[in-house]
Amino acid sequence: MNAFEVAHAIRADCLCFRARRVARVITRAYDEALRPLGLQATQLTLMSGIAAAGDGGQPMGRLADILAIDAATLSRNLKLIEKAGFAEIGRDPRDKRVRIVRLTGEGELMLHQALPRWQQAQREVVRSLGGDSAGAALCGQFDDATRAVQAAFDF
Amino acid sequence: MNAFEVAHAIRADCLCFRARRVARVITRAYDEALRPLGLQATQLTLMSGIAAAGDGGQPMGRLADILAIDAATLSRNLKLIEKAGFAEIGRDPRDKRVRIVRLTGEGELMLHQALPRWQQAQREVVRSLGGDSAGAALCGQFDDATRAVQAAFDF
DNA sequence: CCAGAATAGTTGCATATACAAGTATCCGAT
DNA sequence: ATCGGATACTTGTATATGCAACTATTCTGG
Repeated sequence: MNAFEVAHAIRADCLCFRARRVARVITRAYDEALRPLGLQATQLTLMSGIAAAGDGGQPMGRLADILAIDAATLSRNLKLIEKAGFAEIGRDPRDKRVRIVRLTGEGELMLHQALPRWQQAQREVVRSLGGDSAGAALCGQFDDATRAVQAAFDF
Repeated sequence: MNAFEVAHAIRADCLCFRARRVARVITRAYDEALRPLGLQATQLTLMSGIAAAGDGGQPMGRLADILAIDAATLSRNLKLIEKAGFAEIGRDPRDKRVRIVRLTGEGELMLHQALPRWQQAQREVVRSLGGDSAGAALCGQFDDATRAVQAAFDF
């Protein structure tokens, strides 16, 4: 088996390559829609994750679990959101190790402003996939794959 | 609609969030298997893309198209592979703008050494997804989605 | 032929990502 | 009560990613 054949064996089936590639392409679509706001798709995801916790605020660890993201990465990404004025990072008085993240008023405003842009990107991507049912199906497949791989690898 | 509701509206359906998350999780599985070689999954993807061109070498632009990756990103990622001694970046004598990338002997050796590690990760991921047919299906869905979004957004 | 447009890469800058190692805090067994 | 391990996050370091602006080269219309 020469290098050419090895390369084709890998490229033909590699899920990692494809998962990353589709993430790049999809991300570009959302980033483009959000660009006028100076917000990246990743940051909107992060802010949604924070706001989804409601008034109690979101503990960092829980956010890391939901996003399946490394705590170190999250720590840094959060700092950017904080520096932009969209979130504040406090402490849990019950457990001083835990950081509780909340959106600021400015952050909530930005979230509202981002909604129609996000909807636009989402709509266009879903349409390109063939419509709502195809979009929902892909959504579910992403979720299923995430869960399956997480379970198998103890992530 | 308050921030909490906006956040849930976005999180409930966002394909960008899910595409990135599944890419993170899957990438970890492959990175872990490749770690003993000091190679990352992204780098193996890159090297496979180079070797897949055969003896003629791969023009950078074509590699960027295949990987759906920004030319600037590719330029830098390639330099790391080159610095590691796994590839050389030459010029196309027919068009001096074009860079032609080839694996070195060392690069081909590394590709061979990586194959069983990649197979192991691929096998475990596919198994976690429910077997070969589920793996192939997900592969196809990643490809279809990549093509669809690329076509819709002129990437 | 030649000037301007198009193409291929590179560089500057910024964010996203992760592992390893470090710090602070908490919890549990003795 | 305390000491040792577990937990939650941060910091150091390195790669991955992309946009904007730049350089070098090629192509194209006149």
